[in-house]
Amino acid sequence: MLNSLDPQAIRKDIPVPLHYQLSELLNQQIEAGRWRVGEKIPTEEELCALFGLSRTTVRKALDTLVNAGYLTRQKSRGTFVAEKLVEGLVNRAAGFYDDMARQGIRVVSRVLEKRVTQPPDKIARELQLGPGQAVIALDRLRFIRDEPIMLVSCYLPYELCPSLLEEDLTGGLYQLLRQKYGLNIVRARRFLEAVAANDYEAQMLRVKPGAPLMLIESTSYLDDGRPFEYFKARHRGDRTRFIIENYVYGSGEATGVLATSPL
Amino acid sequence: MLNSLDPQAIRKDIPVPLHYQLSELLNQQIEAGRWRVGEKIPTEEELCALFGLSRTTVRKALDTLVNAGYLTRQKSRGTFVAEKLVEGLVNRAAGFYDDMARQGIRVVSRVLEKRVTQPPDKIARELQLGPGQAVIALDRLRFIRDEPIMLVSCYLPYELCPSLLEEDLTGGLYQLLRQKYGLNIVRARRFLEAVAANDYEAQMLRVKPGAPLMLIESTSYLDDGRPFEYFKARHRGDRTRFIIENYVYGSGEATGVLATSPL
DNA sequence: GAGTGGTCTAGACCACCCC
DNA sequence: GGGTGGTCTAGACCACTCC
Repeated sequence: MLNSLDPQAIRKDIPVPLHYQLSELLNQQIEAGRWRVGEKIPTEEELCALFGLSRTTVRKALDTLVNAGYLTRQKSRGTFVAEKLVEGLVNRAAGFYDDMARQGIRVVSRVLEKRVTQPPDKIARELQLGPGQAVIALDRLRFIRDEPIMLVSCYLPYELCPSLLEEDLTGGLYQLLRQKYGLNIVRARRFLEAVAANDYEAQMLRVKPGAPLMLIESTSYLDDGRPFEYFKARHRGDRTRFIIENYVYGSGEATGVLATSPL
Repeated sequence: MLNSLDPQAIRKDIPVPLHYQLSELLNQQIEAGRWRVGEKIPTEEELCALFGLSRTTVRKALDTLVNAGYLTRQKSRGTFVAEKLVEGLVNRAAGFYDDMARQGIRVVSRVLEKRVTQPPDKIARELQLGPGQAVIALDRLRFIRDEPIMLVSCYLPYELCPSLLEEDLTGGLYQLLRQKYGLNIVRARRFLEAVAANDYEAQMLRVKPGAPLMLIESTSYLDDGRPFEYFKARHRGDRTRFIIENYVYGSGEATGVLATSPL
């Protein structure tokens, strides 16, 4: 394990892209602390020689890690382990539950209502549903340390997960969808807005009417481009904040991530 | 202009990377509506032949546009123009002014206060300043259509832009910094929180005390990793919302962007 | 002047989609 | 079976950093 940049680790006899194997391997080594933050990793040439790969392949593996924020490149100097981003911030598009779980925080959900129904027009449009196509509607109140934190109404096309309502919905929805239905959410568009709590929201979240809430409206998409989930969540303003990292790399592309952090 | 995928457009005699020239060219054509959303663009091979480039170079150009969200690739089928992201959402890490300008909205700033001063401890830590290193402090109230929208206090290391306070600060700060000082912000970490307006904020933003505001705390970094700007902004909750796109691509990387949208 | 990442070429084989 | 993107190789030249 001490020196596990083992040439054998890259297997050319399995149908897994070499560049992917290499980036996974390097990623593990970085996470395991093989190099300190700011430390130089082997040069591209060294990696080529070590693993018997062409430079193109090695560069593709490094590209992946650079884009993901694990490494930075400095022309003529080398490739270095990047400063750690905010904990649990890389690899996003996850749900609230996963976000909190990564920070060691347990979220419990109380299901307020669940039903199969005809969607309101707005929801049907967001989910690109035709007339007659039903949705699963799910209202939940979510708690951290027995304190209500967030109120969320979500809608999913009935066809895609018809038996969802029979599942245990007190945990994370995204995990469930991935594991039981093989549905992978790969893209989400979210709107964030500061609003005042109305009477119902105030009562459920145990704040005063008019207290600031973070309203999040979100539509998520599957890997084939189909919209899959629409939700509207209200977070207590005094209990959550959101973190965004933006960075520009290469020739003008911008990337960033959104994570949730409890206060 | 009708058929301006002109081979001449890629110039091999100038010191600009070919893949970059090609991605810029294609980007322009996409923006100009040369292909409809969902339409197939020429194959990689065709682009190679048309511009006299190797496939590696063509692919690098396409990679850029795929990562930026302009194109999607479908194995064995082709490369297609992606569904438009929210207007002006690609290419982020810009300032509020640029964000609005891209949407055709003019932002005017009133400078409330500007001075060179010793930073409070928190700011000094964020900007990684040693004792004795001064900052420029700048308080602005920003307007859209003569309505106050946002109140912002920002801090910059004095050393990096000593004559900034003599400039016209009623426009966009990021533009100014880029153009006059060659300072390029490439990374930012931002915290978003819903808070209630205090009396001062309420008065300046012309809302009632207690009204919901979006509080944004941000630290920006230059391309060499140095922290460069810290700000704390309060946006009227009833006048702004924030858009985030997250997406996962390739082997698990996640990217996203944050943009501002007026209500 | 050696080291290193940035760029580029020419050519190859594969898996998968669609006809 | 042809078209197309995904992967990979081997080799090259450059600009820049650091000694």
